[in-house]
Amino acid sequence: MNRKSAPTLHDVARQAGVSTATVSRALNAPGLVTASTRDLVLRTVDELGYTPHFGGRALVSNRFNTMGAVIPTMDNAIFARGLQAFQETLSDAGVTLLVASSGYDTSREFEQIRTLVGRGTDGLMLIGAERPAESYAFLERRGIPYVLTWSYRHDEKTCFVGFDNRRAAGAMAREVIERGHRRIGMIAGITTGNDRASDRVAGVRAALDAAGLSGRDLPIVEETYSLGGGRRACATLLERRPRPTAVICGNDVLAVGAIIQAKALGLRVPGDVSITGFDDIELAEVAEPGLSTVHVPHRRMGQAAARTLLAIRDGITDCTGVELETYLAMRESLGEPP
Amino acid sequence: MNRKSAPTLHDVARQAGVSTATVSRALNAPGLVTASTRDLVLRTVDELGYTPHFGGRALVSNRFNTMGAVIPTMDNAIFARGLQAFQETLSDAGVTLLVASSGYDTSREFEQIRTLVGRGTDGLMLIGAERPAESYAFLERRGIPYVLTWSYRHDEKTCFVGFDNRRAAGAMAREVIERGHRRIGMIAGITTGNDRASDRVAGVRAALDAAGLSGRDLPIVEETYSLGGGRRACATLLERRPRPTAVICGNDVLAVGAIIQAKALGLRVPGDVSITGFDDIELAEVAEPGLSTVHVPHRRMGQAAARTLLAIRDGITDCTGVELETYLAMRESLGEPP
DNA sequence: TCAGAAAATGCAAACGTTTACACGAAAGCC
DNA sequence: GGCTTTCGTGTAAACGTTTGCATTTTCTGA
Repeated sequence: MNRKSAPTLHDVARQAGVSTATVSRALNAPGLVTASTRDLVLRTVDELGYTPHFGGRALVSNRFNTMGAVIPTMDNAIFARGLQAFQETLSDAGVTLLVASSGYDTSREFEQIRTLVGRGTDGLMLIGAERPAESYAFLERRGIPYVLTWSYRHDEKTCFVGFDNRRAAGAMAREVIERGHRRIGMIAGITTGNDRASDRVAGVRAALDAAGLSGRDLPIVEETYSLGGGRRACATLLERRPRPTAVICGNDVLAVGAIIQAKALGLRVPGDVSITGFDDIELAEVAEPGLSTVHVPHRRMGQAAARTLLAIRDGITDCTGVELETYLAMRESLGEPP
Repeated sequence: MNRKSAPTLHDVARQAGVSTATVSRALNAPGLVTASTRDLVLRTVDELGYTPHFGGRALVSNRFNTMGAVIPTMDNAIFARGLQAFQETLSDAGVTLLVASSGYDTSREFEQIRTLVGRGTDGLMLIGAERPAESYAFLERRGIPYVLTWSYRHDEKTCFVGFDNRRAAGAMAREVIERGHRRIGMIAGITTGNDRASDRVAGVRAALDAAGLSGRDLPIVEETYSLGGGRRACATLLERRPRPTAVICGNDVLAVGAIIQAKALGLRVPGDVSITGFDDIELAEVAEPGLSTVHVPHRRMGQAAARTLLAIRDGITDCTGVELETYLAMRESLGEPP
């Protein structure tokens, strides 16, 4: 299966009996050539199975038509869904997607950013805002446009396309408190290097403080985003005496794990303990009881990120941050305290 | 945020007072230049913040260090998980990943294949085997190595890294029959252009035939892979009189949708109706009752695909197909007929 | 010290595109 | 029918890199 040498613009031109310029124009600016020539060229292109050589094109136009994304992992419905929307929007604009994953490790993320930039991306989508200054410095020096997603902050310099994790988590916490809960626990994702996770913790703490409960004393267990993590964390929290009547989770997967564990311990949800999530993925709908959670518009976020990046590339805008709305998706897992 | 014009090899050469050839060699083959020149060059490179222009490099060396993947959608835990593993393995080898999605449309897939190839991929991962001859012809003509995943067939010419959908689905059907079910229905994915879906149907039919039941008469409803699709299809099947005692689904999402619908109709699972899935994703574990399903090693498949592609690129092997094992993951949703 | 070999460096030609400019033909104008 | 536009096409020069070959420098050993 040795690589055959691909047909070039020259081959097409020779075969069609025109110049390379005409072929190039027939493909890129069809309006500039007569219909008959264009047809001839396009037919020849098809016949030869010609595809433009990316290197040559990139070399002269200094446009790569490529956007990059570095995400913690695709192995998570949330990012996968956002990435899918990102890719679709890009694809509609004729731009292809380079993907790398960091595994929630910011120094690994830096490495991946360098690789992608070296590979010639016209822009980058990154997750969250927390990363070494080194990463930002590199991007600035190279003048690579980037958008930060899954987070939002008011900031003139940085381009956020996301939502306010703090506020969203706070809204859920307020709802929990309003239902009468006073003994509340939290299961968070690993907050190191993850501002989404820590913002959600901060939001819950602030809501507790505002209600006259002590945010500082909120019992928190951090775990990796997995069903098993949720189960373990939930077991730990439910051992406390007096037992919490509500457990706020930083993520739906953790929350569903928590529900499973609570039921395994013979507790009713929400009868004995209420549990809430964050993200609103399919799992939330399927879980029993249905998970009350914070709905995040993942697909819209991916689309908006792509559009923003394309607009910056085309010089249309400098950096319009986009703040997306979240809302509480109430199902059955949140009730009154026993 | 306008793109700063990046320093070139020329800039470095001029600044360091050497030729471009020397700079290139100092970077790519350090052994060929004296230590002192090398140091000088490297210092200058650092000083100027030079990074090689990918286009120029790709143009002359005709190596892109890039692999592509065209998958139906990332918005599906199955493909996302496999893709993640694929990417990780690639990344360890210093290769980056280009991603495009086809939305289960083979002609759109062809378009994406062309784009990715034009963008310079050294190899391609594709899903399943069913696509227009045109797509294969294009890949052959261009001599691009590719592996087909999520499917397996004995074939000298084509490189499969996957599993036998027919056999796997047949095994589940046999198990269902063995439990005593005689009135069986099936919910399949859309089989058009999707050999995984149609192979699974064929596997179930064959198992029925082998058991002396008529595979031809198996009631089948095709639906898109979604909870809603599963619900709709299940509603249709359960309207039949006499009612099926078991519903075999082509996918876990469909199966969980079916469970939801069955319960909504007031039926017990598996008391009144048994339901089985395919894939073994998180959802299967969380559903209530736990879903009996076919376990597919998605991550191992992604890794194997990457390794195979890298080996072919390096000329180590021509095409070693890899057949992966599936097994039945039995939980509670499959029982005896009422 | 010097010839010859070996090592280091430079020169310049690709690689496949796009695009400014030039050129000729057809079309529009009076 | 001569004039200017307009339109379609071709010519050739970039773009930034690698690399075969030529050239220069350094090293080796008698």
